[in-house]
Amino acid sequence: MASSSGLHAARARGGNARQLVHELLRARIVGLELPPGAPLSENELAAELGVSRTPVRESLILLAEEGLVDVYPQLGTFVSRIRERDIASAQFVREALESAALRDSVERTDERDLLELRALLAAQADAERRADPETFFRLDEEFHARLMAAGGHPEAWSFVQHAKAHLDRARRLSLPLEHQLALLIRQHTDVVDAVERRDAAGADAALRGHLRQVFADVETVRTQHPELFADEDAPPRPRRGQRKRPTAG
Amino acid sequence: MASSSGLHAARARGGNARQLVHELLRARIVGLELPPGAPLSENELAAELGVSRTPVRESLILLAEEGLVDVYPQLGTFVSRIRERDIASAQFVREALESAALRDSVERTDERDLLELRALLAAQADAERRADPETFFRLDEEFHARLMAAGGHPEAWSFVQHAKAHLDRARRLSLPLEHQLALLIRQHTDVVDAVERRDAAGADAALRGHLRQVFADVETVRTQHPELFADEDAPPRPRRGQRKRPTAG
DNA sequence: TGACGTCGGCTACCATACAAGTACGTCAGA
DNA sequence: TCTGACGTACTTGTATGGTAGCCGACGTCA
Repeated sequence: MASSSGLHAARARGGNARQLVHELLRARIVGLELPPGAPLSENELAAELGVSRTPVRESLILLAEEGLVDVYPQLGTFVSRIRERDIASAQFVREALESAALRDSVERTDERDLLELRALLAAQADAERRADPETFFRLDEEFHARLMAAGGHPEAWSFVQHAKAHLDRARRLSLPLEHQLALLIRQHTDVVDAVERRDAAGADAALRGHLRQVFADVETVRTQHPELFADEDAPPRPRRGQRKRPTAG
Repeated sequence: MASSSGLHAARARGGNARQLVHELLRARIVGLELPPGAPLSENELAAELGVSRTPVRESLILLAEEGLVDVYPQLGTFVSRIRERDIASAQFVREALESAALRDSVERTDERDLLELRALLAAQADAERRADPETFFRLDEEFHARLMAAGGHPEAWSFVQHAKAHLDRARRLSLPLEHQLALLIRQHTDVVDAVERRDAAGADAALRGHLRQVFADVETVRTQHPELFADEDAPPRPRRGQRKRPTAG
């Protein structure tokens, strides 16, 4: 009910039901609140969110396009398991785009951009002191987006975001590791420092090192949580998970 | 009726109505059969294609996500005009991804990849001799996709394709220029030659030159067909075009 | 005991009905 | 002639009904 009224309120304020449901489900999936393999029923979601099946269905179609859910007609919709290829592809796309944008950042960045980036770094350090990975996650996203904007390519961020969703799902589990946040902030700082020095090669090296660090974290998570990943290449049968039937009998 | 029964037949063979409508509309938009600014009525399309509003609507949502149509609630859906920013963003994304993939191609490409690429070049030359820009367009797409696959990044092609749609809409008008096809083929050949020589810098330069040539063509089209482009940044009112009312009265 | 056929319940897909809102033609009035 | 209000016809957004198909459990038969 809380979700329902909350959505209703948001709907009165802002956008349409589809966008809200889409953002909500996306956040739940990327935040692993809806883990890979979880079944998503149009009916259940519609009932839970207090809307009809239509906006839910349209949201699921968009999520399917992003690769975050798999739709099996007449069978069900499931949060997609993390696939080796998706991860590799996402990493490639992200590195290519952010690196290319950074090249332009080194030339174009002005004082104002640097101030904003520094402010984000300070906020990240604050989140690290408070041991607040959720806030850090948000600030991390904002940092990378801001960096691309500084290079004059704010629109391209949506492509990175698209790819990043797959990485983030896995990465989120590795973030709480206490040493991680400080390390990532250090790497962020290195990038900004190099940009400020107008050191293109240094900035590129720092960024790629950072992104590959993230990539490595994913591999760590993989060994710790193999159930989130797809074992084989193409599991034709999603092996419908146990529906809600809590050992009743 | 032809469209309707054709879709019905395809539907019996293959995918669902949504995918078919999506692909059809996308092809019409990128091929300028549906020019920028054209109104798209869910009802009209549904009637024409012999399906209900639902799959049409879902297709339009996907096209809106790609930036190919603009949806104004309670007002109408229109083929998006070509925007300066979309073009620039698309060019940036494409260049970054294809260039990064090419870097890997130079290291990974084997004899088989080269043979396929050479075969595509030959087919392109054939299309040029027959003055068949449509076929060339398809082969061009296949060439670039194959090039990325040779670098080990076939999945990333979908990102390029996403961005490319905006460029293609404008570019299509420039292709029939008689000298163009030969020039593009020459540039393609230069890229493959450099890859075969394992000349990373040369390949990168050739590819970027090629992609920027394409970008320049867009500017040429812009001066010749300004009506396809969005004059201002954000036209809040789409100025609904005259509905079908052929001077009747 | 094990294999096979049937049936119930679930799914997504599609079609249709209703609601909310905008643009534009028409018409009354100054 | 010009201006402004109103009604109609259109739009997308949302809700709901109906259909085909798949899964899994149950009952039947060998």
